[in-house]
Amino acid sequence: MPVPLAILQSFSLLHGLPADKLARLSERMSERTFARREVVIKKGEHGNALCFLLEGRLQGVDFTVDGREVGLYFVDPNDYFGELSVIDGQPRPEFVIAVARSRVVTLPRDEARTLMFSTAGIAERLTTRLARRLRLESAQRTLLGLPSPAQRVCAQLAQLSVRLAQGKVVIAHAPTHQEIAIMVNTSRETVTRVFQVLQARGVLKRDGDQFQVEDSRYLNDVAEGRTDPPKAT
Amino acid sequence: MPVPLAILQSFSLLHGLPADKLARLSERMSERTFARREVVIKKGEHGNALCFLLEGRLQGVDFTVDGREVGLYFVDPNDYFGELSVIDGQPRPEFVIAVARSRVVTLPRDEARTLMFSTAGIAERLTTRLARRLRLESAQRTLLGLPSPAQRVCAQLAQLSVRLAQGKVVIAHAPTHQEIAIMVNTSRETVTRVFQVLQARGVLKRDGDQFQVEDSRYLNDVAEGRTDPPKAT
DNA sequence: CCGGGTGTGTGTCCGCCGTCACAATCCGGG
DNA sequence: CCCGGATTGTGACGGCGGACACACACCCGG
Repeated sequence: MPVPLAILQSFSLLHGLPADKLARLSERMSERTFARREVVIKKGEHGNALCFLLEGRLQGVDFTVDGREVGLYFVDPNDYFGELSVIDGQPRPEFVIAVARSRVVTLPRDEARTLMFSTAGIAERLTTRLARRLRLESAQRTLLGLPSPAQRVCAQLAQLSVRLAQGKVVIAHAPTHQEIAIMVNTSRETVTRVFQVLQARGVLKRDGDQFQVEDSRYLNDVAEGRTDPPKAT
Repeated sequence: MPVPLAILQSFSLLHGLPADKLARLSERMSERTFARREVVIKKGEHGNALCFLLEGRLQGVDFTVDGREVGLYFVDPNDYFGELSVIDGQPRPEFVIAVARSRVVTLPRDEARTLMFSTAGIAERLTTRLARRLRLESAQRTLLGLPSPAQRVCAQLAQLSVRLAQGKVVIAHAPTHQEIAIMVNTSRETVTRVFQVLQARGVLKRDGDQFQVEDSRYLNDVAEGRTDPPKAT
C-alpha cells in the first residue's frame, strides 16, 4: 500500500516538504496501474481522492447527452489531477481515461485537504496551478473558434508538440486520430485526411509511438492563419 | 477614490472580514463606470488588478488569429474577475468587455495578493471559486461538442436562464444574437434563425431588456437531444 | 423629431465536412 | 505465431450552415 518516498519526490507539488510529512503521505497513498482505455476517474462519483500520474498518459473526457465523446485535456507524467472534487467536495466533473498504460498514485481526500490547506506554501502552489489550468482551457476554447477543422488539428498538434534538447520537435505517446478528433470537435475521418496531407508534405512523420514534427513552423502558420489550411491536392 | 463600505459588504469574497481590513481595502479601491462595448480588461496587459462587478454585465472574449471573436464566459454582478493575473503574475489571458453599462471596482495587485494569501479563509474561498470556474468552462466545452448549432443555442439559453421566485424563468440583460453566437461557435444569422423558431413556438418571448422563457422544458429537451433540433417548418 | 448606428430578419448559394460503408494495417496478447 | 479488435485509409454523397447581401426595426442622443 505505501508508496516509496523516491516516487513522492518526483511530484512537484510536494517539493520541499519536510521528511516527516512525506513519510506520512507515503503511508496513506496507494499505487495502481491502468491499462489503455481503462477508466481512472468516473464522472459523477464521490471518490474524491487526489491523484498523481507517474507514467503513461490520461485524457479528461466528457460525453454530450447524445453520446458524442468530447476531449477536454491531457494529463502527462508528474502532474496531478482530480483536485476539483478534493477542493469543493462536488462529484467528479468528467471522466479521466488512460490513453496509454499508466501508473497512478492516489491520496485520500481528507489527507489531501490537510495537505492543501494546512501546509505552508502548498495552497499558493495549488491556486497557481488552477490558474494555469484555466488559462489552458480558455486557450483550448479559443482554438475551437478556428473555422476550419484542418486549422484546429494543426493548432492542436502544435500545442501537443515538445521541443527536445537536440532541437527535434516531437509528440510523445502519439495520440490516435480519434483522440485528437474529440479534442478539436471534428470527425475521426477528417483528422485522418489532414494527417495524410501533413505526412505527404513531410511536416509530420510517424516514428514508433511518437510523431516527429519536421516542420513546426508550418503547423504554427496554419494554426494562425498565415498559411491556408492544407487540403488534398 | 475610496469606495463606500456598504458596497464592499455586497461582495461575497469579503464576507466576514473584520471592519479594519474592510476599511483599508475601501481606501485602496476605486470605482469606474464602463459604457457598453468598452474594454474593461485588455488581453496581454500587466495591469493585474483584481476587479469586482457592481452592476451590469461583462463578457470574457478572445479572438482567433484570423480575427474571429470567441466568447468565453459572462460575469454577473457581485462576482469578481481578473484573478488569474493576480495569482500568477502573467499577462491578462483574455479581453473582458462590458456588454451593458457596468460599474466596476478595482483593487491593486499587491493589496489583492495579501488579501488572498494572508487572510484566514480567503484562500480556500478563492480555490473553491477557481474550481467552480473550471467546472463551468468544461461544461461549456462539452456544450460545444453538440453537433447542431440549434442544440448549442438552446443549451446556452438554458444555461443562462434563471428561475425567479414566482416560478418564472427569465434571462436578464438579454444578450444580443451576436454575443450568443460567439459563445456557441456559430454565426449570428444562425442564432437569429433559431430565435425565430423558438419565438414562433412560444418557447421564448422578448420583454424589454430580458427574455421570458415560457417553456424551459423544451430548451432542455433540445439541448439534451430528447427533442429534435428545431428547424423552420 | 430626425438620423445614424446597432441589432435583427431573411433569401440564396456553395462548399465543406459529417456520415456511412468498407478495405487495409497494425499490434498486442494468448 | 496467429488471431481479433483497434486503428488508419479512402471513396461517395447529401445536407446544413457559413458567407454575403440587403431590408427593416429599434433606440438613443442631439
